[in-house]
Amino acid sequence: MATIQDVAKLAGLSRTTVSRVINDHPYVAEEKKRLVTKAMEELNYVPNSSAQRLRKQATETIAVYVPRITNPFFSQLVESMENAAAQKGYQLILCQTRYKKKQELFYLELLRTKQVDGLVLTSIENNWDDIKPYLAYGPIVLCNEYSDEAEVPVIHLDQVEGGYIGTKHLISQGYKRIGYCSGNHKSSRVAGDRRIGYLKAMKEAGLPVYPEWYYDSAYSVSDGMRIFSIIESQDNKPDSVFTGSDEVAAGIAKAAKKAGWRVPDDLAIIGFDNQPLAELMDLTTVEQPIDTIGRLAMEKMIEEILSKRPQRRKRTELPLKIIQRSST
Amino acid sequence: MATIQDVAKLAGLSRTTVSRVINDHPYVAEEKKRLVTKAMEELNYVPNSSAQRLRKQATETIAVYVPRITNPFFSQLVESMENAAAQKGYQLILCQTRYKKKQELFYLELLRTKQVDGLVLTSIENNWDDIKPYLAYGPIVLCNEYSDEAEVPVIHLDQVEGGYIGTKHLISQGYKRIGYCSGNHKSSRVAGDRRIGYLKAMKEAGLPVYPEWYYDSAYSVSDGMRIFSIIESQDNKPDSVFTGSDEVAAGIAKAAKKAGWRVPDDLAIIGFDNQPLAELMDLTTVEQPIDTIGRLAMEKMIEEILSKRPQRRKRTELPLKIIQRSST
DNA sequence: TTGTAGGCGTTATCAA
DNA sequence: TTGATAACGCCTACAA
Repeated sequence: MATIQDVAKLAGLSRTTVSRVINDHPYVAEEKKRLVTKAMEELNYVPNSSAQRLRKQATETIAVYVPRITNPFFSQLVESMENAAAQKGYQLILCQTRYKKKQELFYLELLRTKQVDGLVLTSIENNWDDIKPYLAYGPIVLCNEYSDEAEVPVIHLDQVEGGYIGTKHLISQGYKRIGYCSGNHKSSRVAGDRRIGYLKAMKEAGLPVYPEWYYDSAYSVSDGMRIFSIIESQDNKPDSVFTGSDEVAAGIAKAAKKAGWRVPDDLAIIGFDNQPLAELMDLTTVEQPIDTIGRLAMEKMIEEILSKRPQRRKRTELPLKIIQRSST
Repeated sequence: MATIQDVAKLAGLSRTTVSRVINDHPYVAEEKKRLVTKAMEELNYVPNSSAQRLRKQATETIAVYVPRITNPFFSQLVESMENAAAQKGYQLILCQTRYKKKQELFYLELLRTKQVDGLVLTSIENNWDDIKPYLAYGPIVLCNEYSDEAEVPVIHLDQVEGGYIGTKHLISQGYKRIGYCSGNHKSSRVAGDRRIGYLKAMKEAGLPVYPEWYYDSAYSVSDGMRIFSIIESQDNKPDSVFTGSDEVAAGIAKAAKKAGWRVPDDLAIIGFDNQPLAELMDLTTVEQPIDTIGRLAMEKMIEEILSKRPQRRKRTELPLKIIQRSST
């Protein structure tokens, strides 16, 4: 492996001059620049990035936290972040927290050991108090999930509004017995706010909210199928359900059809996200501008890294909208 | 930020001894070890990984190449690889090639600049001749996609068999006019072998293969919908189609039902992968053990990194099986 | 416009 | 069992 020294020797110049050429510094004579470039090519030289990192105290690498990459919401988020990062010459380290506090803490060490310049969290497992100390080692940006205590930039969606317009939509279609599914992450603002929006819409319309119409642990298609079987067995059945995700909605729709129910006549269903799945299953859903928040979060992250100032709280909240299909 | 020097000073010992403790070397007196550990805790010390990388010439990081992470096949592959890597203390850098040669070449530089210890490729955009030179900088393992020229370990699925059993299944159900969808990557062995399996089954059964029943550029749900509209407009229509993926199959099924066709009576459809989607849409499909190949590939990668020997060709081929549902 | 030299934080070699 | 010292490869004052 050729080093900067080898290049310098071959070009008949000093390491300094070679370094200047590599880093595009001013005050290098055109002729020497050519000499260096030629030597670099001849030796098939590339700067060793471990050495650069050590010297510059920067890695040009960002860690992205997701619960699981197979969740389509998060894979889309990661795709848009990777695009934005690559464009600015940054790499992404993928960290799957698997919904576990311990796994999240494990990955936080990446920042402390200087393996990455910053962290983008799309979900939060631990209390903010346990994450906060890591701010001493580099910037953190929240994307999607949020927290009131966190004094960092947050790019997220207006989940109160999401819950509200989704529920309102059902109400406007004449449904009155509206059930609610939730992922039930105790500390999740996303889930909490969405529920606030739902309750607000229900209250405004003077509709009742029964505890038996609250279905929790709803994440996946199979959770949706399980929830349908609960609904099927209930005496006091809802006539429609607000779900937290297209997967859950799809699972309910699938199980309902299988049981001979008509959607939306016997049960209306509204999803969340507008995944390809929603179109396939003809689900009305609440669309989230996933690519946009991913890109904005990554751009913000890089801005934070470059402007070495201490971080400040800054909320960017994006709107949501209903996509109507045949499930409502 | 505390350095090893600070720890040494506080413990009243040399850097060497501290380093020995960090790296669990023998010949450190228990008492000094305690002293060092205490000093490390007091200073909240962690070794700087950039310095370790430079010194050890290793990064404990692996780059994983996928075309796009939003493709569920690849996100599942990445999930299983990340699990396997994390278990052995390795990180993953996510590289989306976006089906582009140039992007793939761009990311190959990660290996040359020593940002990663090795590469796992799940798809191949460039000719092997253009990738081969990078073997000089570290190990490469192929997972899913393969190539005959590549003298590296390959973990893949028996795609000939996949095409064969999928087609055979249709034949056994009485279909005779069997269409074929393909992603049409010229150089892809996955696509090529699968087609070989299809042709083999057709030939054995003495069934005709018409060029107009070959549908290319089939990757996504919307490609499937496009393909259905082609089928609909054809005079000589197939009675069934073998698709390269559940997404394409789902798209065809969706468009067919919308147009009032019955599946499988008017058109039978077989998918590939056994994604959650396949269950939702009731698609018969060819199941691939994605998690297994992901894990095996990552374990092989780490083995290659540790055993600094030159790489050798080694094929690991896993079987596939039919999952029957109502689309055939 | 170019070069000298020191240091980023570790670890490995050698000597004690 | 411990320590001094020299790399690893690069960048950047500072001096010329």
